[in-house]
Amino acid sequence: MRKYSIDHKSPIPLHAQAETLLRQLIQEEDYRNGKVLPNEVELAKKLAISRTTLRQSINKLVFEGLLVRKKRSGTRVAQNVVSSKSNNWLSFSQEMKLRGIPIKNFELHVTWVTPDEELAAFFEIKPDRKVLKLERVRGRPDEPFVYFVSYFHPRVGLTGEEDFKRPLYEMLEHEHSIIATLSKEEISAVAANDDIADKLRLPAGSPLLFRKRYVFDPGERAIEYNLGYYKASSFVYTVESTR
Amino acid sequence: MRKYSIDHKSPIPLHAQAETLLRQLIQEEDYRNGKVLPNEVELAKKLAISRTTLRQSINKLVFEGLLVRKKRSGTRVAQNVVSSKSNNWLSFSQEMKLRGIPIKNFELHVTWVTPDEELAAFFEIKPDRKVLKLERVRGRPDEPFVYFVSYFHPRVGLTGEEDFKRPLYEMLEHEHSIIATLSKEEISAVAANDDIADKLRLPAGSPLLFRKRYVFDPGERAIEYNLGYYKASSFVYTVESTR
DNA sequence: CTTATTATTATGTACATACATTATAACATT
DNA sequence: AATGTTATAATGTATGTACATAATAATAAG
Repeated sequence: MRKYSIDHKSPIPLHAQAETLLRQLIQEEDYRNGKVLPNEVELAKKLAISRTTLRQSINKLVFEGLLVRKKRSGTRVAQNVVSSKSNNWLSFSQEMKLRGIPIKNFELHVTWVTPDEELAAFFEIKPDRKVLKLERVRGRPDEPFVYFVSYFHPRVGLTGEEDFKRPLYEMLEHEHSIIATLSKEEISAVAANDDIADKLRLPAGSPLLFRKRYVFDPGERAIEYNLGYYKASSFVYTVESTR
Repeated sequence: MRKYSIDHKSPIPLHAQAETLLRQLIQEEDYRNGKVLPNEVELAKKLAISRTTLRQSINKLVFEGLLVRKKRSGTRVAQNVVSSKSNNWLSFSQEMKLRGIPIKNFELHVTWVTPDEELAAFFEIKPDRKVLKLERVRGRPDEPFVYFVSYFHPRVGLTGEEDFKRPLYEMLEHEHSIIATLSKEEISAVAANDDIADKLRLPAGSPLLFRKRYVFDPGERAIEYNLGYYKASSFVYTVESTR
């Protein structure tokens, strides 16, 4: 039985099926390490679709920078780790999906806490007003690679009973009509303390990329304050700027 | 006489010609204001290329977000052309000045080196062509906090005799007519190795913010490849992004 | 006059096919 | 052992064709 296959009866276009299939395929250890993909003619035959259709899907991934083609030698996975582009505002879930990496939630805690001074000031609320705190350890199925702590403004209207396994911004948009459009971020490096090292399964003292995000709605009103600790080896933040 | 046309004898692929042609076409007032482009079948006929080939070019522009397709109504220029690029284009010197912190150069080495494969590829030069390497350890008067390694494209025309204590981009602009306008950056965290730890007066293994910059001129030609290792405690990278 | 129905017209999907180009490997030559 | 030549195996380019789908326009029905 073949691992990946395409359903010719499905209403989903073949090239779209091939696309998601490729996204999964390139998660495999071998390909990730530079093994060339099956050549187009062969692969098309195996999937029982035409080469043109297959190329349509490959092209898309090439455009996205996930695959690199080379004449004669073949097509392989581009050699870069998960990155975040500041231009196209993607959430963690979206980004992982784009790369065909399944997300695993290793930990998820929801609590109501009293904000510290800084947070109360950012949210412009009284210090005794409780806010929702969401802690998550997420990553690919085999390893956690980020520890998030989020605080939400009471205005958002979260109860704490929501399903936080779903994409967060999707939920905010649909169920709470909250649209996040502006984010101010600060990025620095820190050493993992015992607690975080444990969560991310790292030796204490390992370097982490630390990202603080202040998220706003279109009226520049504060929505979320987010702290992210990324395992350095599997995360790169990319920025493109012009002047 | 037709305004735009395609040369079937040119060595440039038809779809590439069609692409540049489209890019010109959509500069026209009418299209920019929302007029639909000629439909694919017609346009293909006019340009004397197949619809498939034409679609190849259109697809590229659609992917770049320049064109928007709509069934039945046709294809037109996307209306949201305002790009939301981050504006943090500041050089180290400018940034320090802005904060009123005097700069001290702790180390400064200039050498000519043979580029490694990656660098030669980025600069698009032969691997035996030597490039100028500039290493600097800089910081505030009392403590170093960044270790830079820069490589410059030979095209820039640096001799190695210049005064590298001056603001670099100012010098490039005035003395070499090189204007850096685009920079692509990758930010991650690493642990300090012995060498760098020593330069920055830190214990080995301390977390550092590691910033790779690819700097380009207005023609998107590579100018500089820069590696920066920042002492985590004294450097934060900020980004603002909208969607 | 409003609401279905149908036709039209654009893009969307998919295939089979042919030949060009180019990086590499295999081989032959000096 | 270095250099030149040829084969080959992958992607790259390009065409022609067919039918599907969806939004709109035109028309018919109530």
